[in-house]
Amino acid sequence: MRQSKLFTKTRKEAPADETAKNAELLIRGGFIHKEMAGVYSYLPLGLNVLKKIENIIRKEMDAIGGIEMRTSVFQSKEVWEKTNRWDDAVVDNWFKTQLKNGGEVGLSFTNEEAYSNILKQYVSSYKDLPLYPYDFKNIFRNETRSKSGILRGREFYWKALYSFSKDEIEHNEFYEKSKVAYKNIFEKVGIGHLTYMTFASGGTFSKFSHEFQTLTGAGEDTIYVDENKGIAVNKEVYTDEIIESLGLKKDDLVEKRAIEVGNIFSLGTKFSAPFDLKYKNEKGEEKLVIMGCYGIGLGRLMGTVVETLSDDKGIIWPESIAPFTVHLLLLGDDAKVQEEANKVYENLVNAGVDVLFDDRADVSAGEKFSDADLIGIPYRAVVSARSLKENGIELKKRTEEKGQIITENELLKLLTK
RNA sequence: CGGGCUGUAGUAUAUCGGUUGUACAAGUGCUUUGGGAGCAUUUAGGCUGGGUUCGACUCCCAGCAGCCCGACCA
Repeated sequence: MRQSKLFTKTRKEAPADETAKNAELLIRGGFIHKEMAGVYSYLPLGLNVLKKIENIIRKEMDAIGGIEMRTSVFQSKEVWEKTNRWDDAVVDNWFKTQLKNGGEVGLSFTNEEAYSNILKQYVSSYKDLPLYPYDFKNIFRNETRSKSGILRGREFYWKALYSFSKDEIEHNEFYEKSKVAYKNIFEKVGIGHLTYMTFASGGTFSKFSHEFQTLTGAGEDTIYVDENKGIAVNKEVYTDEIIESLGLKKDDLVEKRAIEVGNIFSLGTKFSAPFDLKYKNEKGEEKLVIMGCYGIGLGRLMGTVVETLSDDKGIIWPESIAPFTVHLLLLGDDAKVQEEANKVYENLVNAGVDVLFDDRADVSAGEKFSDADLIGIPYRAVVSARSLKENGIELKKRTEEKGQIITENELLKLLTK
């Protein structure tokens, strides 16, 4: 894409009403626009990142048997009354609104009820199970205090998968697979080295749930990390008894701040029971379906990457989720240089490379460099009178101080690998 | 929900109970072009409502909005 056609602009100064690093950098770079507290719109650059994260997650979910669908944002009162979660006294962060005919609807704040209700219609035999439907959607929570930029919003984009299994054994098998898939996801988006599978409170039907916690001072949780084993324990279940039962030693555990970027949870029959979600086994006996849920907040994940992988100049996107793979900079208004830069751009586009071309006229070299650092695309390729004189393109990684001259062919080869 | 702080151009800020100053952005012209250029010129501002006062952007009250701390948070 040509930067001259991109309506977003970078800002030199951080907005006065944001102190969170993720929001400051994402707003300065033109990735997001703040609508109100805890509510952000995703601008073209931000949407690119979100889509790449989405595709990474989609691939992993599909690989373990996930089936993508899309549940409605509107939630019916009758459905939620089955689990006694419609009442504001039980769930106080509902967004609800009135229908013209006097009825009431809620905006989805989680998906267990919706899925259980839908599958009630389709699951009746052991032959129908297991099932792993999931969706990406916007979730609405009327937070009393949204905070930390896109880390805790009133509206957020998430992936939620629900597992519907015949029995505990089948459930546990999938649960273990999901752990691996989650590990892969955080690895792929570039924060694997900072992310720990964390034992957390499990609720009614299981001893633990598993959170995926990424170390950052911007986090809301306190966890105790065993770095050698690569696992952690959330403060909420940090007792001598539990540490021992997990085979951990208190001396090996280090207290850290972290943000929960994902969690997986065994639900047992907590939802299948009230919905009477049953199937008939081979013997004709009726059994309740065993459920689990598996969530990831994509916006939060994006914000966490910014919090953990940026420097004082701007964001440093991992290649896997960067808004573009390469930032091509045209410096100067010499006709020959312009012609060359445009040619390189066309060739990159034709080769299928995701390229942002800074073709803006009347913008100084310094400003283009600063913008490139702020936006944080992994590779920066400069075409200028200087690079032309050396018969090449100057390529520099965002993480490097100095670049080097390479030929156009070498550039194409590198970026289409 | 409890507590604290803050609302001045598109953005970031300054001063002041008596005509709101600057920088960036934006428009125009010329120059400049490897780390957020220069000169000239133009455009643009006191959250809302009430009170005190001769006079309020400034002081007081209320509302609204934003941020932070805490509580809450499958």
